[in-house]
Amino acid sequence: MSEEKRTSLNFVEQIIEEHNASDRFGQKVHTRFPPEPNGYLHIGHAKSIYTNFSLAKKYGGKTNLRFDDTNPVTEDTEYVESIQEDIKWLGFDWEDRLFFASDYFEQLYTYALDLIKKGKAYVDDSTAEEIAALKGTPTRPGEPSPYRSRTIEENLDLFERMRKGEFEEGSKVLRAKIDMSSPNMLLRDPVLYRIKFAAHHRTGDKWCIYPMYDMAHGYSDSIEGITHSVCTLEFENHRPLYDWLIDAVGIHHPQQIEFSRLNPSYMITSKRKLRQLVEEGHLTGWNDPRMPTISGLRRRGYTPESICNFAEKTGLTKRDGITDVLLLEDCVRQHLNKITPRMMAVLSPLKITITNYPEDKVEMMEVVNNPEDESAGTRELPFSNKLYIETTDFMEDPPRKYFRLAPGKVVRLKGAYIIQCDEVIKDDAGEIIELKCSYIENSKSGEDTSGVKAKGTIHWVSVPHAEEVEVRLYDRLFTDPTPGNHKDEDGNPIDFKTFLNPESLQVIKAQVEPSLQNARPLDKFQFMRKGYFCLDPDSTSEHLIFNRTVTLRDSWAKKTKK
RNA sequence: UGACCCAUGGUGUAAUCGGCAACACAUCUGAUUUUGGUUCAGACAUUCUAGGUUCGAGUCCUAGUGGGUCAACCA
Repeated sequence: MSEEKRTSLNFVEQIIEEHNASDRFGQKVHTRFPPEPNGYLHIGHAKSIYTNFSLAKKYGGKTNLRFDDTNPVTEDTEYVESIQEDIKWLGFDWEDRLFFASDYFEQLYTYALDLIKKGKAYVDDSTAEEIAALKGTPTRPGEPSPYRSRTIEENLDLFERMRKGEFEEGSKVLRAKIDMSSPNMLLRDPVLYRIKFAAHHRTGDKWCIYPMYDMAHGYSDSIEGITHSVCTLEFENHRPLYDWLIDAVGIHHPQQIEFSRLNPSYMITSKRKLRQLVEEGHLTGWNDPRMPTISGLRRRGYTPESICNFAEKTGLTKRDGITDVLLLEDCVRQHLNKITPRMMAVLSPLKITITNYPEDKVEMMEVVNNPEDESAGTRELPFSNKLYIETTDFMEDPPRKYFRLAPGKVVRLKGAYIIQCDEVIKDDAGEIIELKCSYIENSKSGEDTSGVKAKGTIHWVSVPHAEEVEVRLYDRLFTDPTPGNHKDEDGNPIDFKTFLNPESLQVIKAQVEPSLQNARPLDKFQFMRKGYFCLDPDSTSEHLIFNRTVTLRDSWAKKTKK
C-alpha cells in the first residue's frame, strides 16, 4: 500500500486536529462506514471506506461498520454479505464492531418518545401528497399541517398505536416539529417515522414503523460514540437537522463532515443505474469486469493496493469534479508492474517456421519472471522450429522506424534467438498465413556472439507447446467521460445507456505458454508487450479464461495513430 | 428568485503566520532498455472577474460571475 508521503493535511484532518487542540472529543477519532445493504459497493464506496478507516488509523482510533438498514423493502442479506466481503478484500478490519441501525430500533423509538414529550415531534395524518403540498418550495415557505398542534398526550398515544400496528400503511407519520418556513427544506418538519408492514431482513415482523434516514443516522452515530461522521456533499443540507435531532435529545454529538464524492470519468456510480445495467442484461452481473463495483474491479484484476492508492491520490476536498480514469489505470499498472510475472501470450497468432532449426529439436530457454523483482526468479520456456508470433509484429511493407519483423529484416525473439524473415506465404485470398524464417545460431539470449543488432524484440510461443485459451479484452464501458450528465436540446436528460461502448468486450482465442496451465483464479500476469491479465474465476482446467485488466502503455500505438 | 457549499495547469490535488505557485496523472521532447513496458531528463499556469488593504495577496476585505446540492413516507 502507498506509504504516507503526504505532509500537508486535508481539510478533514485539519478539522480533527482543531478538535484535538480544543479537546472536543478527548483526543479520540472514531469513524464509521455506513452502507445501506441494497446494492453492491462500487469504487466511490471504496474511497469512503479508505477515507474512514485510514483517518481513524492515522489518529489511533477505530472504525465501525454499520449497515444503515432502515428501509426493509429495498434491503437484503445478500448485500450485507457482499459488502463485508468487499471491505475485507480492500484490506480493512472493523474487528468486533459490526453494527446495524436496526440494532437500535428500540433505542430510536425511545428517542422518538422523548421528542414527542418535549413537544418536538408530532403525528401527522396527512397523506404524502398533502405533506408535499404544504412543504412549499425552496423559494416559498411551507405552511403548518392541520395536525401540527396536537397535544403531547395525543401524539404519544397515536405514536404508540402506530407501533402496535393499529393504523394503515401511509396513514400516519411522525414528524419533527421544527420550522415550516425554514430556508432549509429539510427543516420543514421532516418525517421521522413511517408505517411499513414489511418484513425486515433482521428484525422480521417485529416492527411496522421504521425510522427515516435522518432519524436513524445521527442517533446511530451518537450511540456508537462516533466522533467524526464523514459523508458526501449531498448531506451538507442535512447537517442542521443532524445537529437539531441530537441536541433535542441531548446526547453525544458527533461532527458531521462532508467531502466531495469520487467521480471517475467514463464510469457511472449511481446504484440505480448500475442495477439497471445488470437487470437489463447489458452486463453479466454485478461483478462483470466492466462494472465499477469492487467485485467487478476484483474480477477485472485490480488489486486492493491499487484501489486504495487511487483513493489516496484523488485527495479529500469539497470541490466536485471529474477524476480522470487514467489515474486509476496508472495506479493499477504501477502495482501490477511490480508484482506480476511476465508471460508469453500471443493474442493474434501468425505461424512462423524456422527453416534452419532442427524439426524435432526442443530447447528450454531460461527467462526472467519479473525484471522488477529479482526474487521472482526464472522459468523455462520451450522453443522449437514452429512458433506463433503476433500478427501485428510483422509488416510486409513497414513504415519508417518499424522495429519488428519484415521481409529480409531481423528481430529478437525475447529470451531466444534473433531471426530473419526470408519468405512470406499467402493463401489464395492474398492473406499472409505463414512466414519462413531463419535463426542466427550464435545469437542465443545471454550468450550472443553474433554481432547482429536487432532493433526490436518480440514475444512468441512454441506451436507444439502452446495452450489455447480464451481472452476477454475489456475496454471502458462508456464512450463518453460523463455518460450520466448529458441533456438534449430541450434540456431533457439523455439516457446514459446511449453512451454504452459497443466494444467494451472483445472475446478472442489466444496461444499462451504452457506454464500458464498452473494459473489459479485471480492470479495476475503481464502478457509481455500486451497488458496485464488475470485468470477469471469461471475458468476450468480445460478452459482457461483470462481477463485483460489494462493494456500496457504503448507509445508506438500512440505515434502511429496520428 | 431562498438557503447551504465550491472555484489554483487539460485532470486531480498542494502551498505553514500574507513571502519566488509544488506534486501526480495526461500531453509533447529526448536518453536508456533483449517488453515501442519500466527507468531517467526536459517542456507545459498571468491561481474565475473587478476593485481594495499591504513593501508583498492563491491566501485577507468588498462586489460580481460560474458551478453544485435541497421541494421521497429513499439513503
